[in-house]
Parts: sequence; C-alpha cells; structure tokens
Amino acid sequence: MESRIDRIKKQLHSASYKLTPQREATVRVLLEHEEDHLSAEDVYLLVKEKSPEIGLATVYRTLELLTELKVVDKINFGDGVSRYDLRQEGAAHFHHHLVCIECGAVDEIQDDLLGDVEKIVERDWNFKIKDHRLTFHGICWRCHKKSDEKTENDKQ
Amino acid sequence: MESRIDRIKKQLHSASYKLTPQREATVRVLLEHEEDHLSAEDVYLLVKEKSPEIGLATVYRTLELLTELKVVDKINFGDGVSRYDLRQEGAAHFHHHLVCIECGAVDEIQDDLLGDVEKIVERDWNFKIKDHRLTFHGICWRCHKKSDEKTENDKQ
DNA sequence: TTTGGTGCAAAGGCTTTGCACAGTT
DNA sequence: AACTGTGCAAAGCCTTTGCACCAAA
Repeated sequence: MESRIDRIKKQLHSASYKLTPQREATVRVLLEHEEDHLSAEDVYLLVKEKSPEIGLATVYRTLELLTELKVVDKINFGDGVSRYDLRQEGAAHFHHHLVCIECGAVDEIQDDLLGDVEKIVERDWNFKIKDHRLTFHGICWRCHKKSDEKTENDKQ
Repeated sequence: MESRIDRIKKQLHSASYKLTPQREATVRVLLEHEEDHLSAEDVYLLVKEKSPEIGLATVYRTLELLTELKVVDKINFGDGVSRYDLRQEGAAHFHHHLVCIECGAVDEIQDDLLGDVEKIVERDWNFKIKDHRLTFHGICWRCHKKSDEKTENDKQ
C-alpha cells in the first residue's frame, strides 16, 4: 500500500525535485502534527530533535516548496508568523479555522460551509474562485466551559 | 451635521486619546482612500504629501491605535505586509475580499454572506464568534473580460 | 509641570539570499 | 563534471521601541 509520504515523494519527483533526507524529515514532522498549525520555527525545532544537523533555511525552503506544490497551505492568523497546514488529501476546498481570542487555540473545520456562498460570489461578482480563507475569531468551547464552571463556583 | 472625522475624534476622546494633527492627517488619508487597501508605508507616503514632517513610526502608532478602537481593520493577504481598511460605520460585520491572482486587484464585498454559516458554527462548534475574515482568491471580472476579448480577437 | 505624543534612529523578529561545500547522477 | 540541495551567516524587510524633545492641559 502506498503511504502518504510516497505520494508526496511522487509529487516532488513529477516537479523534478528530490525527497532528500531533510525534506523527508520535514514532511514527517508535518504529518505527525497534522492537527497543529506550526510556524517555520516550530517545524525547525521538531525536525531538529531527530535530525540535529538541519538548518533553519532548509526548513524554510522546504516549506516554500511544499506550498508551491500545494502539499501544505501557508496561513497567517495576523500574529506576524506564517503557519503551515498540511492539505487534506483530495479535499476540494481549504478547511476553515476557529481562532480563540482568549486562549489562542486554533481549531479546524473540515466541513464545506461555503458552497452556497461561493455560488453567489461567482454569479454576482463574476469572480472565478480558486481558493478561499475563512477564519472566525471568538471564544472556543473550552473557554466557554471554563467561564461556565467559574460561574457555577461563584454561586456556591 | 457631524462629519465622519468628528465621530472618530469622539471615539478617540472617549478612550482618552487626542486627535493630533498627525492623527488627523492619517485618518484623512484613510478616508480619501477608502476603496484601497493601503499598507503602513502607503499611508505614510500619502500623509507625507500634505504633512511632510510626519514620521513613519507615528503612522504605525496611529494605525495601531485605530485598529484597537476598531476604526480600521488590520488585514493580511499573505504578501508580508499588513493593510488597513476603514470599517464601514455601523457595519455589524467585517466585509469580505476578492483577491485576483492574475492582476492583484482587491475588491470588497459588503454583503453579509456568512449569516447562515455563522449560525451553524456557533451551534455545532459551540464557538462564540466575535469577528471573521473571509477572502476568496481567484480571477476577477476584469481579467475574465480581458481573456474573453483576447479569445474574440483570436477568432478573427 | 506633568502628561501624552512625535521624530529619529536603533533594535527586533521573521524570512530570504549568497556562497562555499556536499551528495547524486 | 554538472547540478541540485544544504548549512551557515549575512542581509532584507516590515514593524516596534528607546529616548530626547515638543505641545497641550
């Protein structure tokens, strides 16, 4: 059976790039942290744990390459650093994010919420959509829960 | 009749800030370029035309202040610079953007397209939405038109 | 005179780039 | 040998900050 990393390897090859040990180590870190939204520095530190000789510049170059090949998406939550998010294989659309303004947590929404909205935009604005970014900023369920518990305690 | 700048002045005052000449010059530039999505540098150069003695740091500080007061929104289209966008007065929601990957133009959508989507997110993810960012990347109507015209010409 | 605001230059943080070297083909 | 990729350090770019000075209350 073909693994995820094999498929990424093929993608690289078909664009005339090699899956070098450094690139493989970087991709593995991304696969192991699919839920997270790692910055280049984050990725670098994690890769370094297993491949201490890697340089930060190589990580940047690899992430740029993977972005170009659409293996990852480069996203920006407005905090000054770029974050890299592995694309879901075969996903027709880019997933959405919920950023908690209280605790900073970032949750992902895989559902396609924008189907109808995109139809409207394409029709009414004559705009051919290729990609989208949707991020909600607010209070996550964990912080809700925390403040509910606090209210409970205050009562007693 | 109360002007837009008067209302912004009041907003500043109620947060114990003054509308200094530099701040006023900056706000005026933003008002005169409401359609655009200016970077701090852009704003600085435009302000400098009328108030040559202003410093870049002051522009940054003013833009930060206006962002804090929610007079402007700081947005980021992933090109490495922050852009500043005057909020529509009384707008319940932040408008959306169409970024053309061909010509780089940025159009705004003022319509509230996310009402239904937000209800779903709040209910299904128990997430209290405070703000959102929605950007579509694709081909704008102008570039569509251009390529249509080209096709027409090719036929002849 | 106290406080908030400004301009300038320096520092900061993230990212990119130049260059010599290593690894493959 | 030719080429791609790498590590390191330096440079780049946007943004923030320290500090002396200015202006208003």
